[in-house]
Amino acid sequence: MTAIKTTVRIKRAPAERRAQFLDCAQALFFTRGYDAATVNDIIERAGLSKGAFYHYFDSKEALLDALTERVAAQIVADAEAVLEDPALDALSRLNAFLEQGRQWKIERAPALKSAYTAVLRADNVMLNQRLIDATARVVLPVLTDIVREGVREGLFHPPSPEMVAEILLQMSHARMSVAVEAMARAAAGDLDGAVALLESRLADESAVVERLLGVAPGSVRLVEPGFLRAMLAALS
Amino acid sequence: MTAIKTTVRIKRAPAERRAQFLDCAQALFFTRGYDAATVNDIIERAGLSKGAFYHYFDSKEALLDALTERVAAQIVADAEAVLEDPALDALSRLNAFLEQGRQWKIERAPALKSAYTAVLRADNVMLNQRLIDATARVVLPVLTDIVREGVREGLFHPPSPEMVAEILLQMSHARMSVAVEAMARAAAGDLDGAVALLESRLADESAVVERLLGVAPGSVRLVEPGFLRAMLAALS
DNA sequence: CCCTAGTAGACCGACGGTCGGTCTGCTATC
DNA sequence: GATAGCAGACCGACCGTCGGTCTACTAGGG
Repeated sequence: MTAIKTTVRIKRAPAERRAQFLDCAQALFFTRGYDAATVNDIIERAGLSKGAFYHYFDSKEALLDALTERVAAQIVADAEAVLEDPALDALSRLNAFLEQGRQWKIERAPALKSAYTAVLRADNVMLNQRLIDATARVVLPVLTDIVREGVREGLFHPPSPEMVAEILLQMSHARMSVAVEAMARAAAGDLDGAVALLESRLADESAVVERLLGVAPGSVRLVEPGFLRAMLAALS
Repeated sequence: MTAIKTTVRIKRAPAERRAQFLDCAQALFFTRGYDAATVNDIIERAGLSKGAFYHYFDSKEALLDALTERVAAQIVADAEAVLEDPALDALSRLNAFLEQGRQWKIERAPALKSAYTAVLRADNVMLNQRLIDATARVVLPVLTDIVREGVREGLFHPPSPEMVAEILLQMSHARMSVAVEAMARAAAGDLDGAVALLESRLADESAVVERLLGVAPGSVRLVEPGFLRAMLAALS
C-alpha cells in the first residue's frame, strides 16, 4: 500500500546516541527555548526519528532532566581539583572556586550571551528552574562545606554557614539578569556603562559576602580587574 | 443538524466577569497547577464559554499575568497603612511589615498548604516564577526604601541597601520549601520536629538579616513566639 | 571455519488524543 | 436594527504511542 521507505540506518553506541540527542536539545533549548523547541525539531536536527527519541528518553521533560544533570555534573568535574586540594585554606578555596567559575565563563563566552538571554525569557522558566535546581544540588553542598571549613579554621564567622552558602548561590543566579542588562548596554555601544553596572553589582555582592563571613573587605574575589571589560567586549 | 442549545444568558459587569475567571483560575492553578489546569477546566468551572474567556483575556498566559498582578496588588494594599505611617522608624516599620506578612498567612491559612505545595511542584514552575516576579516588583522597592530609610536614620549599616533587600526577599521565597517540609512533618504527627525545623530556619534568617543590617541580635522579628506552632497545628 | 537461522534491541514514522486558540454567528439589550 | 457580549464547533500543533522494520550479533550445524 503505502510505499515502504527504506532509509539508511546507522547504528551507534547507545551512549553516543543519547549524547547526540542531548547536544541537539541543548543547542535548541538555549536558543529557541524549552517550550518552543519541539521534539520534532530535536529529532530533525539529530537526523533521527521519534521512535529513537522515545527509545532513549521517557519524555521531553526527562530529556531536560538528563540535560541539566549533565551540565551540573560538568561543573563539579571542572572544580574537583580545587575542591580536593588539601593545601588550601577555606578562603583560598572559595576564591579558587570563584576563579574557576570565571574561567568557565571565559571558555564558553560565545555561547553565554544567547544562553543567558534564552534562559531568562519569560516563556523559558522551566529550563532556568531546572538548571538552577540541578546546579544547586551539587554546588550548595560544596559551598556549605567550604564555609564550615572556614569556621573550623577560625577564618569565617558566619551567623549560619548554610544560609550564607545559600545566599552566595542565590546572588549568583540573580546576577544573571544584571549580566543580561549589562550585555545589552555593551551591545548598544556603552561598554563603560556596562562594566560599571556589573562591577558595582559584584562589589555589592562581595561586601555582602564579606560581612556575612566576617572577613576583611577585599578578601573575597568575586571580580578580577579587567575580567568584566574583556568579557563584555568579547560578547558584543 | 445538531440541536441548537439556547442557554440562559446572564449579563454582568465586565469587571465582575473578569474577576470570576480569575477566581476560578486561581482555585485551579493553586490545586492542579498551571499546566494541568486547562482553559476548558476554567470555563467549565466558571460556567462560561471559550468565547467569553478569549473575550476577556488574550491568552491563558495573559490570564496568569492578570492573576499574579492581582495578588501582588493585594499585598501592597494590605501593607499600605504600615508603609505610610510616619511615626515609625525603619526598624519598627520593617518589623511591622513582617508582622503584616504573618497576619496575612494566618488569614489565609486554609489555602496556604495546598498553595505552597502546588506552587513548588516541579511541573508548576511557571506559576511560581510569575508570582515571585510580580511580588518582587512591588515588594522589593518597598523593602529597599525601608532599608535606605534606616541608613538615613543611622539605625542600619548595610554593605548595600539594595542587596540586603533582595536577600531578604529571596530568603522568604526559599523558605517556602522549608515550610512545605515542615508541614509534611507536622502532618506526619511530628509537630515538635516541624516547629523546630522552621524555627531554626527563621533564627538563621534573622541572624543573617541582623548581621547585614548591622543591628543588635533580636532586633528583627521574623518569628513570633507561638506563631509557628499555632500555624503548623492548624494546617495538619 | 564458514554459513545461516534466530534474537535483541535500535530505530522508524503514521497515528491518536489533548489543548490552546480562532472564527462564525446567535442573542439579549439599548 | 445595531452592536457588544457571548456560545461552541472547529483548527492546527504538539507530545507521546504503537506496530513494525532493520541491523548486528550469537549459536549451532555442516
